[in-house]
Order: sequence, then C-alpha cells, then structure tokens
Amino acid sequence: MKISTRGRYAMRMLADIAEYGQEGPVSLDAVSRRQDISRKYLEQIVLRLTAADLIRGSRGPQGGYRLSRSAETITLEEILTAAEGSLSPVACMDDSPNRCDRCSICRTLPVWEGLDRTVREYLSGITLKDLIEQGSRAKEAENTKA
Amino acid sequence: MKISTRGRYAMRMLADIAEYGQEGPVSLDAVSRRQDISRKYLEQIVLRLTAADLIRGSRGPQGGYRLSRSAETITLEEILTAAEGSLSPVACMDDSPNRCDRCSICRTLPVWEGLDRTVREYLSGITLKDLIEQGSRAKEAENTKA
DNA sequence: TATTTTCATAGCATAATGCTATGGAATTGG
DNA sequence: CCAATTCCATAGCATTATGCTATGAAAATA
Repeated sequence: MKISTRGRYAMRMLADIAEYGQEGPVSLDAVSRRQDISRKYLEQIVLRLTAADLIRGSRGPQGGYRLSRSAETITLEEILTAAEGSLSPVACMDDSPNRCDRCSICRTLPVWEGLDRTVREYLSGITLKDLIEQGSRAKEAENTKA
Repeated sequence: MKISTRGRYAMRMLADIAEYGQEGPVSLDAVSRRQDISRKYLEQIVLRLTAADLIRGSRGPQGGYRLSRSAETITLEEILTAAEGSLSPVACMDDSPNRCDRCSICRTLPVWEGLDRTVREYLSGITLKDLIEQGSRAKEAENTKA
C-alpha cells in the first residue's frame, strides 16, 4: 500500500513547476536543484506526466515545463495515476472487464472497489493549488470531518 | 498502491476460518484446499496473524486455527495491517516520531496523513463477518454515500 | 510411538523500484 | 550556422520486495 518515489517526486515536481512557473517554463535542472532529486530520474518521471498532458515541455535554452492547465484544476488523483500508472489496490481491477477467474465469486472484490473509490475521492479533492498553499486543504478536510 | 497477495490471502484465510470454524479448529490444509492457495505460503502468512493475536493455533491431529475474537469484532484494517506490516502510504510515517529530514517542511505529508486516515476509516468499517455475508457492507457503504 | 498438525527459519526465482548512462532532437543566442 | 541548452527516449543495472518452496523442528493426539 505504498506510494512509490515516482508518485511522490511527481507531486513535488509539479508543485515546484506550479510555484515557480509563473513567468516562464521551469527547467528540470531547476526542479532538481530545488527539490534535491536526481535530474535523470526526473526526466523519467516527467515522461509520464507529459504523456498524461499535465505539463508541456519546450526545448532549447530558456526551455522547460509549464502546466497544461491551471493549478487549481489539477488534482492529486490525476498526478498519482499518471506517475504510478494505476492507483487501484488490486491488479485485477486494472483491466476491464476483470479477467480474474474468481472475480464473479470473489467476496473481497467489492471491498477493493470501495477502497479504490474512497482513495480516488480523497485525492480528487486536493488540487495542486492546495498543495502549494501549505496543505491547507488537508487540514480543512480534517476539520470538516470532526 | 497495491495490496499484496499476503494481505489478500490473509483476508481469504480468515474468512475461511470464520466460516468453517464453528465446530472446531480449521487446519491450514483445509484452507489451502478450499481457497486454492499454497499451504506453505499460508504457513508464512499465518505467523503474522497469530503474532497479532487475530487467530490462535492448536497443534496435533484435529488441530488448526480458530479466531481469537468473534468475526464481527475483527476489522479488515486489523487483518491487513497484520499481514502487510503497515498500511501507511509513505514509509516515513511508519516510525514515530517521523525521522525524515524534510518532514517539518514537507507539504505533502499532510496529504499522506489524510489519506492514511481515510483508508483506515474505510477498512475499519468492514468486519470479517461482513466479508462472509456476501460483502453486503461494501454495498451499504456505496448506498450511504449516494 | 507414529501421525498430524502448527511453528520457525532459510533460501531462491521473478519482478518492481530507483536510479544512471547514452545519445538523439529541437530551440535559442551569438 | 554553430554551439550551448534544454527536452525526449531507450537501455541498463543494482537493490529490494514479492511470492513462494524446503527443511526441520516441537507439540499434541490416538
């Protein structure tokens, strides 16, 4: 049940681009320096994020990445799904229709489907903007709950 | 973000023991046959479940395992935590206090803490009994939500 | 005392993670 | 037009985790 570094670095990278990308594109070198993450590894991760069209790159000097959309419309659910490939708690859910032999008689599948919904709902409620504004949304959620 | 086979098998094993353990202890051999899971692998997993005192074993002929408590008081959160070792979405949360260098300035930590709470809350709401009663609780949750 | 069970540790193949390396392709400034 | 800078893409590789199997106790029963 762990989020890998791919997902976590993706979040930090996007937060960095959102924060420092107001004037122009943000280079991976800058992200790498500020976030203290290997640039080569960031290059790997960024492929997934551009493939998901969360950011767009421009080459050459002064090049770099900028968000495809505004920070308040990009959710953590999107970022993590793009970076990790899948967020579902069991692999059999990744292909639809479910190809598991036991899937029709499986008593645990409804549990995983519910868990998947729960996780996605939580992560969809937090945007990149929330993230760069000191995680205020997370604390809000905590208060709303109580 | 995957639940490993350890966690999933643990759930199926406990459900099996809950279901067939009314009269007496359930042997791993029986579980293995019914659930079609390697007995040797079950032996591995069962160690964690007995360590967490979810079930108790008795040796010798007619031996096997029985639940330490009634099925309606054992939650999936307990089972999965015991089997997987930890449910938290990031490793740094596993040791308290958090030993991560960046933890004081980390803007993503509140997100993970919230996610952890969300997941635990969901899984704590489902018991072993719910599981053997055709996952009715999971569907309930779905309805309550709508 | 032989059989059946749990209990405990060690080993091991496969896959995933977390990178690094290499090199190409576009863009810009001089 | 050329050199530097950036993104883009693939390959490789060490370390760890997963998903088992093997071996051999120790306890209980009959």
